[in-house]
Order: sequence, then structure tokens, then C-alpha cells
Amino acid sequence: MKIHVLAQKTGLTPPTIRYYEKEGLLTIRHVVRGENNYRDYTEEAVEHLQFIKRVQKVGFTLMEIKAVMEEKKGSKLEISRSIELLREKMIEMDSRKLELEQAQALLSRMLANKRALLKEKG
Amino acid sequence: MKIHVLAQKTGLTPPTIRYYEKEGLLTIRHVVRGENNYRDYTEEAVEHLQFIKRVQKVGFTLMEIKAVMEEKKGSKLEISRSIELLREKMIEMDSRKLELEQAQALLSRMLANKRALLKEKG
DNA sequence: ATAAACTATAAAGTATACTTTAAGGTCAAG
DNA sequence: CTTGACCTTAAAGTATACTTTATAGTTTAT
Repeated sequence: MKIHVLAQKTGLTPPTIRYYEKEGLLTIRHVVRGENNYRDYTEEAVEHLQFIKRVQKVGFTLMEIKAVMEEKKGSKLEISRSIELLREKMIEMDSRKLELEQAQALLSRMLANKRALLKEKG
Repeated sequence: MKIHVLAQKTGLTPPTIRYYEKEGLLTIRHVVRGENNYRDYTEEAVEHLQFIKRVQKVGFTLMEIKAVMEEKKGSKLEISRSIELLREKMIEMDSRKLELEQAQALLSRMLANKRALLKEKG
């Protein structure tokens, strides 16, 4: 499929998709070039970009995503490294959940204060 | 207290603290100037910077923090705006927790795959 | 066949949140 | 009374993740 189709399917823009490719987040499994030099994307690209969006939202940088990505082809050492990275990230995500809950408690108190303030004034 | 003391207490650096001030995140309640033009921080500044760190970690931008900050002095309209912002943020944080959990499930599967791969090879 | 809509590249620009640099003033210790 | 550790400012630099711009080739529709 062409870039704008992939863009529609993933909710990204063509420049963003090209940027990701430039940064090494898309491989031969995701894009090839046609005769006209246009990019031709596989179905795997759709899933892959959705994966990127999802983990990026929870705090992975593009470089971390790239590091974790190197899957099938990796040597034992590379796999071990990405397991290590994944484990660290899981722990990081646990603390992030905790931080979120603590911050929510904090904001909830602020919200109550502000509502009280508004009642006072209004 | 002087800037490096505040820095130690909060785990920030003096340039970062000055930067926050420049961006309007510190007020008269947090800093005043001494005769020598040195900044003199109140205890409230410690708490405030800790607050900033905490909510920033969960996705607030500095400008959002600034918007929520305007507390005591706010007009009814300003209070209403910051209540609205806080409510949006609470909802956003709920989805973020969900995203975290979904991403963890995803990573957990990836981790299992990689471990299996390692076992195969090793 | 020509205009609109798409594709390509490289390079510059943007936003956020800092950090670093440069150049200088102030203060405490020996 | 000077040395070293602090303080000040303004401005430039950095990292991340894009977006925008400029320039040009290709495809699709009428």
C-alpha cells in the first residue's frame, strides 16, 4: 500500500512515517520500493506502527523502540539486551502507574479545594 | 535558603530552578531577592518544586502546571478554567493508566517470546 | 495532454525542557 | 586580600520528535 493509505490506517502523517523510516524503525519487512521509487508498505507495517504508537504513548523513546524491535534476527547477546531493556521498562511502567495514582490523589485534592473556593466566591 | 540548598532538597539543578522561575512557575511566595540580588527561597518553594516534579512525571507540561497553579489569587473565571483543566487531566490520567496496562500486557508477551527464542538458541 | 493529486528528497524550522557557556559580581576562609 | 566557591544574566546549544518548506518527479482524472 502507498504511504497515504498507511497514514490513514495508522493515524500518522506521511512525513511522520518517512521520519520513522529514516530513524530506522521500519525495515524491509515493512517497506519496499516500487519501480517509481514510491514506498510500498506491507500489512505488517500497519501493526508495527500501531505498536510504536502504543508503546511510545507510555514513555518509550523511538530509540528504545528500535532497540526492542530487533527481534527475529538478533544474536543471543542482542536478545539478552532487549530482554533486559524490556524488564527495566516493565518496572518503569509499574512505577509510572503508581506515580499516576499518587498524582491523581494530589489533583483530586486540588480539585476539591478549587471547587470549595468557587462555592465561597460564587 | 539559597539556590544550591533548594537544589539539593529537590534534586533539581540551580539552572533548572532558574529556568522554572523564568517560565513563571515560581512566584513571590517561593522566591525573593536579597540585598546582593541573590535569590532567597522559602520552604514553600521546596514543596512547590516537588509538586512540579510529581505532576510533570505524569505528563503535565510546564505551561499546564502554571495554568493549574494560579490558585489563591484567581478570579472565578480563572478558577473555573483550572478546574476544567484538572478534570481533563484526571480523565487523561485514567486513559494513561489503561494504556500502561495494555502496553505492559504487550511487552509481557514480547518478553515471553524473546525468552523462548533465547532458550531455543542457547 | 494537462492539471490535480500524489510521490520523492534534503534541509530548515518548531516546541518542550533543559544544559552549557561566557562574562561578570559576591562572599567566606586562610 | 586574594582564592575558590558561590551567585548573577543573557544567549547559545542539545535532545527528541516531529513539521514545514522547497524543489522536483509520477500518476490519475478529465
